[in-house]
Amino acid sequence: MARKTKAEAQKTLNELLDAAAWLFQTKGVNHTTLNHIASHAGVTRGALYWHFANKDAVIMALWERDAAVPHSQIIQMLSNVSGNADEFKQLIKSELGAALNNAALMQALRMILLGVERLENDSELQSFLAERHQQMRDGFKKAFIALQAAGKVPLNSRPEALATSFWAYLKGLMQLHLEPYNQDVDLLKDGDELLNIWLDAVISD
Amino acid sequence: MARKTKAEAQKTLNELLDAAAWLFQTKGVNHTTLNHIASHAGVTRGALYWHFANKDAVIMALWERDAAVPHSQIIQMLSNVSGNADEFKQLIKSELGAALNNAALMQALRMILLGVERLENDSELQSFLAERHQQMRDGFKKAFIALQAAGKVPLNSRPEALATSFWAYLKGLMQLHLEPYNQDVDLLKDGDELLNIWLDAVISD
DNA sequence: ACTTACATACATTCATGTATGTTTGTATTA
DNA sequence: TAATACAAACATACATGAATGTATGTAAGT
Repeated sequence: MARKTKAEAQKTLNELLDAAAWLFQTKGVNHTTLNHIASHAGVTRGALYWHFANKDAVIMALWERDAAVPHSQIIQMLSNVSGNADEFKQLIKSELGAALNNAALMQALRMILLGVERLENDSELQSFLAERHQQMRDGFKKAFIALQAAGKVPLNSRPEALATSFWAYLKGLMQLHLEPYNQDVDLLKDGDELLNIWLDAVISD
Repeated sequence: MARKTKAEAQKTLNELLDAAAWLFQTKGVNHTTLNHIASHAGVTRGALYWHFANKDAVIMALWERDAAVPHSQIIQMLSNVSGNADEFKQLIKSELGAALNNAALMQALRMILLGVERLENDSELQSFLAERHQQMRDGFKKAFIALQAAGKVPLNSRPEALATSFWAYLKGLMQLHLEPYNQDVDLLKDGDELLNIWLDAVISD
């Protein structure tokens, strides 16, 4: 094939990522082959291997393109949480709403939350994902420390436990929302109500 | 190979299931091949194909052997929940503790909760798992209806939402517990504390 | 001219499914 | 009760189809 201009090359790279996101979403990550991705993007595996080393690299590139910025923003906002309970609740709900309406971000989250079944125990992707998970839990921990300091959490649980609890809750909700079965769990419709169950119960006004 | 007696055949069937459970746990479901399972059980794929039609059949057989009874028992107990809040909380905590100490059951749950990444949209396993999920959420729904009728749930949420909420919470906790990263989430140590966060916050005494 | 941005081709490995062979338990029958 | 037929419980072999990685070709951009 003839060489393309830099802008065109960047375009096929994005089309490869788009195709990967689409296929990961519809067929699942480990049922999607590099050939699927390439041909769905209108190129061959040669193009894919030019831009990425392997499937893990595609996954990480997808995260960087679609999820890294929102992720950092959430971490940032969590570390700035004051003792204002309503402010925190609103933050969580608006961030979830924003995520649900960001198709690219949702695809990246889907990958992380239920896409990658199990990784070789020493893979780079493994530690890549673990790091992002840890950042999230640390962000929530900071937020709950602030809320507890302001006396907004009646339960006398450790902030680590609260962070684990809420993170588990969020992940569980996202999974139920994303899973192929139970079409009756829809965070777009019931997200606020479901978040309120945890937030209103644990955090006092 | 020479034919074995019926008891011996049953033994190799169980050894195949044991091997499958072990490998699913350590290597993940879709990274374990039928050859892995067979050779880890000391037989060949011929034996496996004699006892099971394919990998999905192995998974379902594992569920039937190790998880079906506990699962039904939990469903049964949930449908008998009275309006006694403490009784319900104790039930949940003791059932989780029992599950955590039942290695075979945990392996089966691991399969269901985070083992099977994505299934062909029309597979028998797909609907098999969906059915069990639904049964669980229905069980919780019944329990929350009883608790709400007894005035033990201050929040005015629909019982369906409460069931979804708690089921999401449980699934999230199990996942954090089972996932390879975050070794700092240990339900054996902190399970009661984490369950209490949701239970004590949502359900009044 | 040299490298980029791919396509094409090739080699290899792996996983599945199926077909077939083999031996022996087990029920049947005389 | 012993001979026999049948089928159970596998092992072995084969055919096939991915999927991956790599090596090489090639035309155009710079």
